[in-house]
Amino acid sequence: MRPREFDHDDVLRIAFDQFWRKGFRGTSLSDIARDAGVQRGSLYNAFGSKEALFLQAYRRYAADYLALLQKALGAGSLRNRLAAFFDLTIANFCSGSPPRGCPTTRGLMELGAAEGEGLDEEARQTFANLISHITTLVQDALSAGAERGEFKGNPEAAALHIITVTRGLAVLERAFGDEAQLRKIAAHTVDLVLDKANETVSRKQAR
Amino acid sequence: MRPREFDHDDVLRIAFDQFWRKGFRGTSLSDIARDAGVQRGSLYNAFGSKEALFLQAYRRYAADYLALLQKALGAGSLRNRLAAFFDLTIANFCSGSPPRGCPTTRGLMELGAAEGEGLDEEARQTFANLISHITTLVQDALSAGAERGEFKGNPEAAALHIITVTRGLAVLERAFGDEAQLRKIAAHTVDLVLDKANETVSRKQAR
DNA sequence: TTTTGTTTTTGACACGATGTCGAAAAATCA
DNA sequence: TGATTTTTCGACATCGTGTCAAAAACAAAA
Repeated sequence: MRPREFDHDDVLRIAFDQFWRKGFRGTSLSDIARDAGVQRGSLYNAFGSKEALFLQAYRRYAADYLALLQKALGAGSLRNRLAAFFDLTIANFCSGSPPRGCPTTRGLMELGAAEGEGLDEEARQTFANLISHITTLVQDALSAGAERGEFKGNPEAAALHIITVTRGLAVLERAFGDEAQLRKIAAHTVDLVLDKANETVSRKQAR
Repeated sequence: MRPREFDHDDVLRIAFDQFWRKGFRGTSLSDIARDAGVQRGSLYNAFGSKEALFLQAYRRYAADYLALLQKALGAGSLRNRLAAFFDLTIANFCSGSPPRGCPTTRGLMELGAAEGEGLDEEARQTFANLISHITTLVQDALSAGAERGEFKGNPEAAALHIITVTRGLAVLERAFGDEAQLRKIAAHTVDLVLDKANETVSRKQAR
């Protein structure tokens, strides 16, 4: 057995950084190999394919990100939990310079319609999986809030709505790159879901 | 002057059909050339570059789509207008087999972080432009509805919210491919915005 | 210590895509 | 009919992915 000359986790980190900034198709294995100081062939030997490397790197990210969200959604009033959730989400999209956007959303849009082109069905499930997990976290927070009387709607529908908004924010980030606008939309969403939209609007219209 | 042997508009239609189904990066000029019965070089001669061809084709789509939305948002009660708007949006995302998704959202996610890779700044503005136009249409409908007492919130904030949801629907379509779920989210959004969420929830919980 | 064996590394190859360029072909105008 | 202009065609350079076989490096057995 000849030992590997590079660190598996280092390469995953370096690879995901590139994938995040430039997307799956926009990142070449040559780029990653150069950055990691490894030969291209070694990457194929260690990971099998560009897609397999991406999935390993992405799953790492997904697990870490999910843990952060869980923490944000686990303390304080429901309103504060949702605010923290959106804060983290937007900070994630706008991190880096230039902002890197949302890897999940980008990945979903890079799915290939045909065979061989772009990411495939396994990737789709991996992305969908993270979204489902996040939805569950949000729904749990809403259910807990409902029991404490902080929320009187349908947790399932509201959670889906909130997730949809976060996905929309990921898209608007690419379109306008205006973090302040994203925060406004998020705040408005929290208001809507917690049924305080009207008071908020009145305050805004009063000034 | 020798006249062109192919129809400019035909090629645009054929090209956009491929771009829509397979994305910008997933579509090769060879594909388009084969489908259109034209040589690859002729496409470069007529359009300049793959990106220029995409932009021409996309702008056609955007103009047509915007006209449809305008029509949907221009008749009936505010609730019906918004419902028609979401119907059209979702039908657009789910059209084709397999569903083609949202070309705007996909395009935004295919923007290149670096130079030369993927779509560039001009494309970003083109996408952002369509989104802005649609936002204006929705906002106008909400303002009109507000005057007629069908809506009592802030039209600007509500329009932005609705647009964000449509972008989110485009992403969820890719993740889950469940048109019925998209319709549910859309209906819930209309309820939220028109401030009927609670009654609706009560009805749902009653059954 | 030497040998054997296994895995990694390395470089070359095949293939396909983009984009450019020059030569050939074709159609219109004079 | 002939000249000119534009299109078309095919070849080329470059870059990306993915595969393969040979070389290299280490571990363990003899």
